Formats: sequence, C-alpha cells, structure tokens
Amino acid sequence: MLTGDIPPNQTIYIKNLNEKVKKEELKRSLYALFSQYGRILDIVALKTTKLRGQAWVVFSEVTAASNAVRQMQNFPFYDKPMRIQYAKSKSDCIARAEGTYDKKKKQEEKAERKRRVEEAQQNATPNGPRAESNGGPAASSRPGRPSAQEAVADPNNILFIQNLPYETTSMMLDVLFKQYPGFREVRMIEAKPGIAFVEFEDDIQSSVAMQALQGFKITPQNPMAISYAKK
DNA sequence: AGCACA
Repeated sequence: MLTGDIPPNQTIYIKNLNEKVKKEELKRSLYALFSQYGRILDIVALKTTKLRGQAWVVFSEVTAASNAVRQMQNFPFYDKPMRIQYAKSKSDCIARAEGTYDKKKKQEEKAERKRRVEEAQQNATPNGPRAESNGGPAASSRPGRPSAQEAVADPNNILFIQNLPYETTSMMLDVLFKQYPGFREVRMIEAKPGIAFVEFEDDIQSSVAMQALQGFKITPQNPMAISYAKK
C-alpha cells in the first residue's frame, strides 16, 4: 500500500531521509542496514536540491527488495522514519549488467526532463491544471510473489552472535567489536558457550558492526553468525 | 515533497 502501485523492482527508493547526514555516511549506514536483506549492488544518493533526502538501494534480487520495503518501512533512521517504495525505473548499473544500457536514450531522457522544467517555469500559472488522480486500479495489497522467505529479525541495538568457538572470551569479542562506533558491551553466558550478545548505542551502529564482522572467523571453522537480538 | 545513476 505504501508502495503505491509501483511494480516490484530490485531497486528500492527511500525518501524522508535526514538531509543533514553527509552523503558518504548516509550510504554507509544504508549499506549496513540493508545488506541483511541481500546483496547490494549499488547505492545512489545525491544532495542536489531536488534529490536530497532520498536514496536508491539496488539489490541483486527483487525478493531482497521486497523484504526491505516491508520490513524497514518507517524504520527510524537518524530520527526520521524511512519511507520506502520500489524504484520507478531500472537502475543504470542493472541495465549495464544486462547489456541493455543505452547511453543515447539516457541523454534524451535527461534533455527531456530539463525541457519540462523550463516549460513549467514558463507557464508559472497562479492556479495550475489539476493533476487529479483517479486513485488507480485497485492494486492487490501485495506484489505478485508470496515471498516465502525466512524472516529477518527487526533491527536492534543488541546483536546476537552465534557459532563462536568454545574458547571465545568476552575480551576477545570486546577487541573485535569496540572498533565500531557506539559500542557498549559484550555479554556472554557461562552456561551457553558459542553465543554472545553485543550491545551498541543504537540500531544503526549495531548494523554497521554486524555488516563489518558478519562471517568473521575466529577460527577457520567458526564464521560468526550475527543477527539482531530478539526484542 | 521530491524517482537518479558526479
């Protein structure tokens, strides 16, 4: 519903982002937050007047995008709830990969956009034409696919670590996790070897650490499995 | 509010 009637796309369009966040940090945080849903091929964010506060995250799979749209909808990100939809068009990086990227066509589209802006400025009519929408077709509440996929826990400032070697100590994990901003503490339970909880100040910081250390091997047999702790 | 590919 919040996705409007835009058909599924492997790229998601995010708006209502905090415009004060610097572009590079924004991209990093988006990457950290969204890579749990699948492989991210590209993130586009521009700070021009028209495009600030928005970003596109390109996934390698549509199912990943679908999960992200649903599960991260309204997620408070830098104090503002993210509004997520499918992107309206195919990302250039996808078109390039498919070999369908047409540079000429691209330039024409750009020129066309520019033309329309200028035109709009020409007839700066006091009461412009009513762009009345008819509400569109009664779209089904969900895009075509059932998307029977494993649920990802909601983001949490506490991480749940599994598959640790038996001899892991909290000091070892401390060293590993405290390199990431917002680190608070590691908690391990004597009676339960192989797991740990690592707390950060907020969801974003925990996500950054998760992304960075996901699969990290303390021993060759023990790639860390990091997920969000259950609330 | 705003759908791009610096």
